[in-house]
Amino acid sequence: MAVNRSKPSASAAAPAPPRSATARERIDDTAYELFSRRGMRAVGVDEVVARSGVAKMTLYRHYPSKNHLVLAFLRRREELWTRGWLQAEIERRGGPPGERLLAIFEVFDKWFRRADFEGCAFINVLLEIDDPKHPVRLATVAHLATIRAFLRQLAEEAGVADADGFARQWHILMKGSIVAAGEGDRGAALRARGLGRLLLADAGVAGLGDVFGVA
Amino acid sequence: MAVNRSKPSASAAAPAPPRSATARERIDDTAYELFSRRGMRAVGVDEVVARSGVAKMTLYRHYPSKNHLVLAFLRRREELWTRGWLQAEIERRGGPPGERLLAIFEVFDKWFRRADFEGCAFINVLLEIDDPKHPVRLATVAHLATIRAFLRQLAEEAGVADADGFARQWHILMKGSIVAAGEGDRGAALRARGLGRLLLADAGVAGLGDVFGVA
DNA sequence: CGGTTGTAAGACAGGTCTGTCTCGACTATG
DNA sequence: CATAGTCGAGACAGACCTGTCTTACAACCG
Repeated sequence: MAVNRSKPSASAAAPAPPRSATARERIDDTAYELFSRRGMRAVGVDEVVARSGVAKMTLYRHYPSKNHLVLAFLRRREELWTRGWLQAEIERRGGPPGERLLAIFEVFDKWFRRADFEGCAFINVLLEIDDPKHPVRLATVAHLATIRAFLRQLAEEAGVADADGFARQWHILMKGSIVAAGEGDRGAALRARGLGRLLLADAGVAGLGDVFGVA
Repeated sequence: MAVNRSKPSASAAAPAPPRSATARERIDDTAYELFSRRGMRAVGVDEVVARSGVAKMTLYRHYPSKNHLVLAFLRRREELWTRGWLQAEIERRGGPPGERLLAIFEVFDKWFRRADFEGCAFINVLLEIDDPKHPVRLATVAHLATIRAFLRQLAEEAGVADADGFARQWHILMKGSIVAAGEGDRGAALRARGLGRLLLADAGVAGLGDVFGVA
């Protein structure tokens, strides 16, 4: 019995958020941790309640259903991961748009090599849901489109002719490398960067210091 | 209530396998259909039993647990999808190894445009399981490695220097395009093919008729 | 002081999950 | 015919799921 429960991290997991924060914050923090790592199907409301030290009714007063909680998690993931981490890290490094596009894979490289690499929550949740009209599935598609809009803007700044097609190709590299990293290939980011270099050169984006090597 | 059950295809789903086949065949066929499309968490043993018209005890006599059934499904997926479809389709087309590598994305293109596109079961199941030592997760990683071994062989035939690295990059294109297709981009295969062309050219693989265009 | 609000704790309902067990029917073989 | 093996149907146990409800306690405000 108990086939795949992927055990509620019985032993040493991430610590529960401090009791000092408000109930809402503890719920959100716990949901973020659990859903980021395990997706939505494998995490029950009871586990969120237990780990956050909150009463079940408190959770259900803030979120009328688990789906609402998941939707809020996805919004928070976009805020913290997409904007607060990926985009912030890229903009901080600056440089011409081509360099910033390549910097994505340098940021990914550090991410993939973290011991607690958790993968892309949008992809994880997307693939958990079959029904194409499910609101949570639609939300993951929208959040992935937000990432692609960022790529498209960089492509436009780089003067790429077909910025949308370019962004979709770049996004394929990102998603493919994330799955490869989840599969165990810790060097997937550098492989994707090599492909990105080729795409940039083909699109006529100049100013790429070929110093780094590793095509 | 009933949050994500992604409804047991109440109305018109694929028809159950014919009663004429043996119980074992009906179980395997049904498991293949259901797990391919919905992953393993969303499909219960009861649903496999009901759809295959088999007694529960019959299933549990052939497979001692659901995990064993899933492992058998993954083996079957490799047999039918990887070998019987992808590799067979590529070998049938023949041509030089570079052309055969590109043919993968032409086969994918038809796949992605099917109304009943179901995605890659290995990726779907892989991302459903967090525990890195879970036998089912290990099996998906192994089955993905089988695909990569096929790529590596083609790369070697094409005379690529770093065949393993090349295969890993090609696999990133495949996985990325599959996720993109699942997200809704039906043209993802052609975008990946464009990237593949660049990689082939960079690796010095000759004999690519540039007739097809669409870099 | 009394009343309102927010909350923790936990019981509970109704459903689903995996896995076990029983029973009756059917079939094959001697 | 008789015996053994296989199978469909379904009850069942124990666990987990989402979502509701009750009770008790603590803080704050008039």
